[in-house]
Amino acid sequence: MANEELNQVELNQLEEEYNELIRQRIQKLEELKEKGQDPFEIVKYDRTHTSKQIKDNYEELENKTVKVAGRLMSKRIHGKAGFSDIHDRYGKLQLYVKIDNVGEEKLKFFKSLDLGDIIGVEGEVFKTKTGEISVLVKDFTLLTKSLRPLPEKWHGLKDPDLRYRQRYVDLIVNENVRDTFIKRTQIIKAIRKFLDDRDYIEVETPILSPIAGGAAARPFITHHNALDIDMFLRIATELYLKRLIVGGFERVYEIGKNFRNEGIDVRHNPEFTAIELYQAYADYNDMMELTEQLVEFVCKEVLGTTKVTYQGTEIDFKAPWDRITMKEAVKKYAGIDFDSIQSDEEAREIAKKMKVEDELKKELKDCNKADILVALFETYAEKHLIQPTFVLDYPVEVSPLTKKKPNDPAFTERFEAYVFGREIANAYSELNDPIDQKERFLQQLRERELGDDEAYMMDDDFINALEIGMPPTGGLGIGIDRLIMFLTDSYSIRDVILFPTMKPTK
RNA sequence: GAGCCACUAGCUCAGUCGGUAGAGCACAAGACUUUUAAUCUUGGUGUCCGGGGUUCGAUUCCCCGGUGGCUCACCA
Repeated sequence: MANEELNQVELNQLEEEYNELIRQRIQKLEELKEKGQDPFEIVKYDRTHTSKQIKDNYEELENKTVKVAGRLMSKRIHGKAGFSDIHDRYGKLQLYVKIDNVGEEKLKFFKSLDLGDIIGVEGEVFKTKTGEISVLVKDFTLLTKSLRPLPEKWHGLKDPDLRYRQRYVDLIVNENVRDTFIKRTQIIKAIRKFLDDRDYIEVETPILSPIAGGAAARPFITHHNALDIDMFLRIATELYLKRLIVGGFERVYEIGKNFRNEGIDVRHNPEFTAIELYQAYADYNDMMELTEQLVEFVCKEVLGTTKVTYQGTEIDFKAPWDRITMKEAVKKYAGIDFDSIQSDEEAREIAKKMKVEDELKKELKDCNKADILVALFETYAEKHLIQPTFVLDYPVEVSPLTKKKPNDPAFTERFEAYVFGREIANAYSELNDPIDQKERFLQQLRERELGDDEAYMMDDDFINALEIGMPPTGGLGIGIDRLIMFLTDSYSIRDVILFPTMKPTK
């Protein structure tokens, strides 16, 4: 086949695969290659300053020559001159190109650049007559040819599907998205600082594990070929971290992903980031203080204030937070006093009267006082807990890793922290009695046999660790994504996860 | 997993009571040496999400499917 015919075939393929805008850009790239100016052959560019450095040090840099680099985001061409904006990681920087400085050929090249191209620029720092700090271009280099057009400059990229699937585009054109993810990094950094300053050590425990323990959730199952065993992605870090308390580390934490094979919505992503920490010789009261101080510190460090507005509601994270027991909350918001309820039968009558049957996970007849207390709490109380509030003392049945209250063994030393009606933290005085723990696991196994596929799995080695001996210990878990949602006023968890889980497109 | 809604140019969106479609931005050509959503003139954007049905004719109506959003369920 002749070359001309080959080229025609290639052109036809381009026609099919790409629209006109992309073909034009590919054409421009081809012309550059023919002239020996293939931008993709360039391996580096030594810039001297970022946009921020130039703006922060204008007095010093005025009329000095600098080299900057970034993505071309707008062009305003006026014949023999033109203005243009490039963006680097710190923001926008205006360029001024004049034929007097670059010559006719280079000006023509500049005009042919497309929005989205990445360029390196050498020029002098100056202020325009409107006062904008800019760079007067003396020379520039095309470092990367962008082959696809960017979204519209005024409205940005709005389509949620595209924003999540092509986060790189979202980040280029939506400044608030960049800000959110920079804050995310700062929040996690502040958490580490707070804990490191208090002598906690950060550790890494297995994500891939033969037992998915430490929480009630459906796990992802995978397979290890060489060992020929099924393995689970972790649903929590709890049981490994407590082993390290047994090992004598005394204060440990881990920030990492957990994986739960459950639904996706504005508050749930199958993989999400949590922190868990454990402190020997402490109880859940210590964990409460630690939680409110940690969050207060993070707010001040990242936002400079403890007050945030979330979806139009002001929330103040300043410590101390409100404390209320689950029973008190149900009494306050549902009007039911559980201290006066003697039997499961009586509780079931209440459940019917209060219309919480649909909230129950089992048939009403199989429910006990604890199940109904929790259902009433979730139905009537949760939504009122707008300002940060610790809900204390959960029933033992729903807390299989928690110490019972010494004076009230039907309840446990456990709290969850609520903000805006949502749980953001969960903490216990950790159960360290190996015999009790084994019984609780066995109870969970019975629940599993009754069809609860979220019941806890038996972990014999964890029992072994407790038999070696774990000191009295306080433990705390915080949903990092949710905390970030509050501190960045994000409605959906997908807005604080760079690449949220999406169904693949065919 | 269920219900409701959306899907039209690269992007943001109009529109067609059923007769194959428009605007702005972006793009192309021209004018313009301090603009900043630059401006002015001119021009072309397209599997109207996919498949089937009804119809002389479907982007539009109906059914099935895809992806997403919201609400609910599960859950943190």
